[in-house]
Amino acid sequence: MHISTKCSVAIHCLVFIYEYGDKQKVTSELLSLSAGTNPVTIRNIISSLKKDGIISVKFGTGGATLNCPPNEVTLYRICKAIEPDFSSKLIGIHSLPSPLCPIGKNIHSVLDCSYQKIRNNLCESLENVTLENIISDYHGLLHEAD
Amino acid sequence: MHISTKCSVAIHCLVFIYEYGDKQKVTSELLSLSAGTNPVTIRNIISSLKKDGIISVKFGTGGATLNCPPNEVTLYRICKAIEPDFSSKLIGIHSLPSPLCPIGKNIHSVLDCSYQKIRNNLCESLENVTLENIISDYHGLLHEAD
DNA sequence: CCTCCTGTAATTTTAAATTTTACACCATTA
DNA sequence: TAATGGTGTAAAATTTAAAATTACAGGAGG
Repeated sequence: MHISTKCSVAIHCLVFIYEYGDKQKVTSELLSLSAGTNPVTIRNIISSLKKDGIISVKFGTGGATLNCPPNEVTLYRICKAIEPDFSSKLIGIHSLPSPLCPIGKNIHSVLDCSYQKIRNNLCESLENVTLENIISDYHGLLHEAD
Repeated sequence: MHISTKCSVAIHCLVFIYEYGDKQKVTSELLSLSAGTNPVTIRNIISSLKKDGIISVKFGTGGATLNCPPNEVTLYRICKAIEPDFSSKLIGIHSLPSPLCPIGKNIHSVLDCSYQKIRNNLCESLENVTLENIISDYHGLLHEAD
């Protein structure tokens, strides 16, 4: 899919690490079982999150832990870490308009005018949701199930 | 891609129809040449726009024309016409989390809490851009090129 | 009635995303 | 110090989704 899969898997992993990271060794194998994807995909995602400093991974022995408080981890930060130009990919433009047509020649610039605003608004929305919010929603759901 | 291709092609077509619809017969062949895609794709897009009432197509003889003023055609309306549940597809969730894991079992609901806000904001952004805005950007660019 | 165009369906092709496989490298520990 | 269990990547294979092609029935107008 798009940003979707990878980003939602990343969030899945982060919630998992937050909940269990200090109780047990959270490996890519374990995360892959929970998220229903394969270990290599998880390792790639984990690797991106690590580069951004959101988590740490113990080398050799394995196991991931959160590296900063959940209220500092916004969805924007996660998306950006996973896919640096996610916003362009999310709302893209057809690639081969005819340069011989006045409209074809300009459609790219024209759309960029409007799309840029939409992308910015999207990024703002993503800035306004933190991992803390998501974890709190998760806890809410757990209690509701009682 | 995602919303991208089809939606930007649809906008391309609408601008084209607005500019040339009353001067010449705008066929799917012509639009496909301008947009750099193939006529059947265009016909499918045109068909969706027609169902929504944005344009009319003369049956038999061919040729598309705008059916309502450009300021009534928002990007939201276009996206919705082309792909009714575009916003869910745009920001989706991994499909197979493990139901045996507390997090896997709940991640879908948890993400929906936050994602719904983001989707709503996106739709609002799309509501705020009209075909009129885009056409006016286009005319701006044309004059700039002088 | 011939030509040009639309509307759709079905098939094929192409491209992108995921998974699988593979392996070097690192800590711990037995 | 060698075995175990984990990470980090790359490359190849598979799967899936998107787009193009092909095909054809049907309308309007010359």
